[in-house]
Amino acid sequence: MTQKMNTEARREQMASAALNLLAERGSEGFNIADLAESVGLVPSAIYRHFEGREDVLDVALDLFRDRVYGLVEAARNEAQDPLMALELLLTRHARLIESGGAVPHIMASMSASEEHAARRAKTERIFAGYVARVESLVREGQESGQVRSDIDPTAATLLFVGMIQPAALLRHAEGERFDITVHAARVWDLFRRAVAQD
Amino acid sequence: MTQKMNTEARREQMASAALNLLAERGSEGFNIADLAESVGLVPSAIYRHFEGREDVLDVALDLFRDRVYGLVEAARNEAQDPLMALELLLTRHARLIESGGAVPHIMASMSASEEHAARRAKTERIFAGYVARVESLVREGQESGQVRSDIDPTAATLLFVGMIQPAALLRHAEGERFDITVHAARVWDLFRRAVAQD
DNA sequence: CCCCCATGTGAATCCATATTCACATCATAA
DNA sequence: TTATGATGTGAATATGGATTCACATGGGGG
Repeated sequence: MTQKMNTEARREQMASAALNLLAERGSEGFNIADLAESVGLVPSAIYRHFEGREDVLDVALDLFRDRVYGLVEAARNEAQDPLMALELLLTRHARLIESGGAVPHIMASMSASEEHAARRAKTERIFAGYVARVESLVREGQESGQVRSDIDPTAATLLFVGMIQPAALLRHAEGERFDITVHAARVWDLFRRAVAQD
Repeated sequence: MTQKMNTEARREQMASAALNLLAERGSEGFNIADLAESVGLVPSAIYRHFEGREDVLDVALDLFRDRVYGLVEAARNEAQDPLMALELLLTRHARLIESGGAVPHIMASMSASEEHAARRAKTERIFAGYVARVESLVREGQESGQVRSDIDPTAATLLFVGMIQPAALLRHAEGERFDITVHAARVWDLFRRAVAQD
C-alpha cells in the first residue's frame, strides 16, 4: 500500500495537486481520477479528505487565492515604491505563467461555470479582491506622485491586470516562439508611459 | 410537433444558440439538452444536424471566429484611420459584453480544455488570428505616423486586447455598478497615451 | 394531390465519473 | 506492545449527459 500520510499534510498535498491540474486543464477537465493519480492514490482515497469534487475545487480555490494575494503582498513588501511593486508583480506573473502556473486560465475557467453559482461567485470575489489590492498600489502611487493623479485608478488597475492574460493565451498558441518575459518588459514600458507622472 | 425547418436555417439557428449558451456558461456548462431547449426542440433533434456535441462546439467556434474577425474588419472599414479603428473596436467589444455576448469568456473557457486538443488548438488559432488582425491595425498606425514607431507592435496589440477582458470579469462580479462603456473610454485614454505619437 | 424523405420525438442505451462501502493496513498513543 | 481509529483499496453503485433507435409526421417536388 502507498505510504499513509498525516491528515493535514495529505489534504494540502491534494489541494495543491488539484490546483496544478486546474491550471493545465481548467475546471472542465478536472476530475477525481486524475487528481488521485497525481498524488499516487486511488480515487476513493480522495473522499477521505474531501466531501467530494466540489469541495476539492473549493479548497483549491482558497489555496489559489492565498497564493495570488501573497504575490501582491510580496511585491509590495520587496519594492521600494508602488510603481516598482507593480513592475515586480508583473514580472512574477510572467514567470509563473512560464512555469505553468497559469493564473489566468484558472480565473477564466472557474468563473465561466454558471451552475455551481457558489463557485463562480467565489471566483469572482477572489478576482475582485485581487483587483482591489492592485488598485491600492495604484492609489499609493498617485499619493506619492509617481502616478498621474488625473487618471482613474480602477481603469489603470484593470489595464495592468489585463496585460498578462492575452500573453498567456498566445504563449499556448505559439509556444516557445513567444517569450512572455520579454513581452512583460515591453508592455510594462507601455503601461508606465500611460500612467506615470512625467 | 414543433414546426419543421429548412435544414440550413435550422443548423444556423442551432449554431447561433450554441454560441449564446457558450457565452453565458462556458464550454463546461454547455450541454445538448439546454441547446435543444433553447431552440424549442428535443435533445435528440440536435443529432439530425450535428455529429455530436463536439461537432456543435466546432461549428459554434466557426461562427464565433467569423463574428469576431468581422468586428475588426467593420471597425477598419468604418474608421478614418487606424487609431480610430482601434477605438471603435474597443467600444464595440464593450457593447457586446454589455449585451451578453461575452467574447472573453468564450476564448478562455474553450482554450482551457486539455482533452479535445483539436478544439483547443482551433481556439488558439482563432485568437492568434484576431491578434494578427489587430496588430495589422497597429502597424498601419505606425506607418501613418499616428502610433509611435519605437514600440513593439505585438506588445501594443496585446495591451489593447487585454483591456476588455478583466473588465468583463469584474462586470460579472460587480454587476450593474460597473459600467463597461465608461471603463472602455477610460482605458482607451490610457492606451492612447501609451502608444500615440505625441 | 399525394408520396417520400428529411425533420422531429421519446424511450432506451451507453459511458464516463463521481461517490459509496466493506475490508485491509498502517501510525501512533497509551 | 498492542489496540484503535484514521488512511488507503477495489469493487460496487449512482448519476448525469450524450448518443442511438424505431417510430411519427409534415412539407415540398412529382
